[in-house]
Amino acid sequence: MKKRRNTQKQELVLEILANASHTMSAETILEAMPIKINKTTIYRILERFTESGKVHFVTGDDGRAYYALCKQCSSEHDLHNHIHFQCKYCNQIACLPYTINVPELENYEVQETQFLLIGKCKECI
Amino acid sequence: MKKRRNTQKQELVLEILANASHTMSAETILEAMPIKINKTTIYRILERFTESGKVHFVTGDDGRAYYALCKQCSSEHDLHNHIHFQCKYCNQIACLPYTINVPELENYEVQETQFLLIGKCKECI
DNA sequence: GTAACTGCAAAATATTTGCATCCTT
DNA sequence: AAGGATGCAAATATTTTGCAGTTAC
Repeated sequence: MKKRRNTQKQELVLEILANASHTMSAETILEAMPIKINKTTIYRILERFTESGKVHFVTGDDGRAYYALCKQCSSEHDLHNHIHFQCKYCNQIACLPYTINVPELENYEVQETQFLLIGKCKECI
Repeated sequence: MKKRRNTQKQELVLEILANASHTMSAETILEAMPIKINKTTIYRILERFTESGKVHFVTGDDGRAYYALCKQCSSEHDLHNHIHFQCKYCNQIACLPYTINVPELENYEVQETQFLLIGKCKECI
């Protein structure tokens, strides 16, 4: 495993995700950045964090990746098996405190999960 | 609602999906087509079928849309709340005969679901 | 000093849109 | 004949890659 270094930009990404009430796309994180940063860098930071398990992401039905800090995930590298909710109207995706029990499957070895509910959130109802 | 017309190309898309053992991307459907067809047309056919509920799709963690005929879905326009499994190695996505009970949520109105397990399938283990 | 991190430009990929033409009803 | 379906080209949008320059350790 590669030896990671601490940088301000990485810390800022973590901080932004920590304060977020919803999952964030790379674009949104960029906009929330207090300092100048390249979008490619954000993608690479997120890639590293996802790999190490600090962060997880869901793919919205729009095909975009939405990232969240794994606060509610019990441990790093776990299944991230909680539900996400995507509102079709405000397009926000939230992590919900509901965990799905993954069924035992003979023919499949589950490594990650993405549970997404799609509909209308309370702000948009 | 628009009055739909019957065309050979639409029928072929349905037929291909009906015979598929896994979900298919627009690209894969194109490759399976016995006749010449434009990719845009495939996207538009899939869009119409998704809208009418004949077909559903899951978004893989690669951000691509994978389509399937709603054979196992109880009715058109239902939640499509069964599990899908994406193999990271052969990149196939299958519909599994397991349904997830969607929890009652006060603040959200669920219209669709996308349940995706990611890992390794039996062929790749 | 070395390898990790970042920035910039360009490439790759998937999907959408506009518009003209074709074809089902 | 009317309007839905299709094809082609171009536009959008997101994410990835290559490479050079910078910085943490």
